[in-house]
Amino acid sequence: MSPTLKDVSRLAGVSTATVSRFINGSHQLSEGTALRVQRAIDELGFRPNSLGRSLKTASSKSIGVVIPTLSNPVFAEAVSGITAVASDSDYSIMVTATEYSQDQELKVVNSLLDRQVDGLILTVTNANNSPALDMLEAESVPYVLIYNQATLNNRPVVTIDNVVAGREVAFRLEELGHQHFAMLSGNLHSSDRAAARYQGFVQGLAELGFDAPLIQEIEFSQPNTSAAIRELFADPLQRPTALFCSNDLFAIAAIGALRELGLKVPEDVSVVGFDGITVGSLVQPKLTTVVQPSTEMGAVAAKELINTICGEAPQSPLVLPHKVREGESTGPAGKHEPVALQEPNPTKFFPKETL
Amino acid sequence: MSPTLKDVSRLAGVSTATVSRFINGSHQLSEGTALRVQRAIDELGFRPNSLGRSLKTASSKSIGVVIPTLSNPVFAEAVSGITAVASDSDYSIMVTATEYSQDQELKVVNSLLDRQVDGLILTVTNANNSPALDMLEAESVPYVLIYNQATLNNRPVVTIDNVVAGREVAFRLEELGHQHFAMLSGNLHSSDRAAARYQGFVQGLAELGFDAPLIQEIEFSQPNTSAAIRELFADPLQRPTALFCSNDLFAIAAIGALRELGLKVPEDVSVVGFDGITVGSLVQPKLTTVVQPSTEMGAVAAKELINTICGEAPQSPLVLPHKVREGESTGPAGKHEPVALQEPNPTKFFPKETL
DNA sequence: GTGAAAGCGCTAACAC
DNA sequence: GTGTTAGCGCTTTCAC
Repeated sequence: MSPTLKDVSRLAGVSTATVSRFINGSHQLSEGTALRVQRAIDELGFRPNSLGRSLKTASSKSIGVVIPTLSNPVFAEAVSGITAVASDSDYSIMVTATEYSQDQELKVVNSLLDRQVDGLILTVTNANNSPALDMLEAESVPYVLIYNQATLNNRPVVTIDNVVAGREVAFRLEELGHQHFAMLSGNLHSSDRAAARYQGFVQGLAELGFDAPLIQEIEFSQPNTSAAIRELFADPLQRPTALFCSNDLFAIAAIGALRELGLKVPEDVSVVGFDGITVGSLVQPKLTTVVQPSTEMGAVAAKELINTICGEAPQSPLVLPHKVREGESTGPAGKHEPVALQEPNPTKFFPKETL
Repeated sequence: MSPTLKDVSRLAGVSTATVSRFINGSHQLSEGTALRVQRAIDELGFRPNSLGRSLKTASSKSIGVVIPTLSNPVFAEAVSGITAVASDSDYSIMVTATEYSQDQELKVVNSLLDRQVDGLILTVTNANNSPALDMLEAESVPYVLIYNQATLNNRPVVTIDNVVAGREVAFRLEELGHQHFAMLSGNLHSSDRAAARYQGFVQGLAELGFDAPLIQEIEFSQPNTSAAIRELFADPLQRPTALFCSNDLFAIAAIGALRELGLKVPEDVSVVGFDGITVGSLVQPKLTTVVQPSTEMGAVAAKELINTICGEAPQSPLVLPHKVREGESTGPAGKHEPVALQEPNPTKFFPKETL
């Protein structure tokens, strides 16, 4: 077995307390003692076992991270931000993905709690109605939400204002000359963010005198973007010229699906995404999108959480600023008329195998 | 404080040993006892503290994951695969990113070891020359590499054959009619995978009777893709028609950079990526790429590692099959002549601020 | 089938 | 400045 603190103390000819003090730098040691301890540590290749320490101090110096998925870079980015801050303060991170399942949320939070994490950073399905969060409150475990649109319960959260952002998208699209709007969104029940973005979009359009947009919801876990796009653009009499997608991944997929339908972006349809993931500015056409400060969000949340763990009062809720990044997926301003599809036969868009 | 096993035992009127047995299902308990224990647990809302258990059993049931970055979806995918398998076996995951720095590797491995992970899954800069891996060997900590091209030392690894894949790319491009090749790669010293892909590419081209391709290396941490592309396509007399990129992210960025130069993909230049990340098939043009089975790689590595932890002999090295996915970034076969740039004045491509 | 007791590796009073 | 000691929450012999 690997050497223990006791082994070191024996070799150095001091007590275990002294070795512990040396490791933690908690007390001043005489020069000679320090030297002998250091030598013993080096000789044995001693590595303090943090389990013992954690058991004693009742602090694992680790934080749990719960996100919907690692497959969406937006969450990976936040994790990067968390990691950066956490490791500066000597915290480790345990990451788990729920794949947008609420059952999973409860399960992984339980597992994390069993492992004695000192706190949690999470994005849940719905911050206003979450058994997992209720449990955390009940056990008074410190936590901070990110991305979530937490309107009730005064939950600690670091996020942007999704409603305002959605509204801005509406205004921007109208400004560009659009009059026919649609939304492609992840399942509204699976994401309070998506729901808030939709709400803001509807609200903005209403303020501008427009009806609620067409909307198609797709499953986060296995999104059938093509089918949803075909639905949205099926009716030749009510064909949108502006499409707002609830995240960038959907937007990128949507652009591809539109092209398959013979619709050009941005000439025939303007597409706006949400999140501001890096690839969005790499693809052609460059995606117009609402940029969330994901890394910062993660970093701020981590700071908040660590402060809370250390007994300081949390500052949340914290609303960070978002930005609209203009890409090429929304063209220049101008009059936008619904265009005819190249192949006007609707059956074309509903091949048998997808009906 | 949260209730302990002792609290439960007191309330149930049994010994701590009995409660422990109940929790672990290690012994048969009389029906009455079991019931009383269960009731006590429920009443107190008892949650076993895994720290105590780990200390006693010398097994933390957690595994450390070390990857270059979470910003490249290819690694995020592998983590998903790891997570899936690990959580099935009740293991937790501690993820850390090194951002392609070897110093970081040693640091995070140390930190993970302090935290008593039972084993590690990692992608290191260079599997053949890695202080971090040497340390793991020295302390006989179980580990499995993923993605790495481990040729020496018989390291346990689950990966694909990057050399063969690179060679295949050469053959495929030649088949499509290309005669002028270039490679855009992450720093070869920062990635044994990239180095192996380049090696295979060179080898394949050699077999076909071609010289080694032009190559530009870019930094993983802050890649200046545009500058690299400008370099590669600067010489009008030796302009490549086929570009192999060491990963998909670079390939996607390269396509954008080429377009900025006035070069069309695939009409003027065929681009091949590597990794098979999901967005690659979403972007326009669809990326032709070498698909790695990332999720599977992670899953297999996790299985391997857990087996090793449990004392079984590891099966590695394991070479998984890769696939070439044909996209639109390589056009149809045909004769490919180096094309003139739309703006033939070379100074155009070297604006002052980047010189 | 159940209990008593030792101890995993560490820290933190408390003594001196 | 250093040692002694109790104990964090759990598992596991060894008894009975």
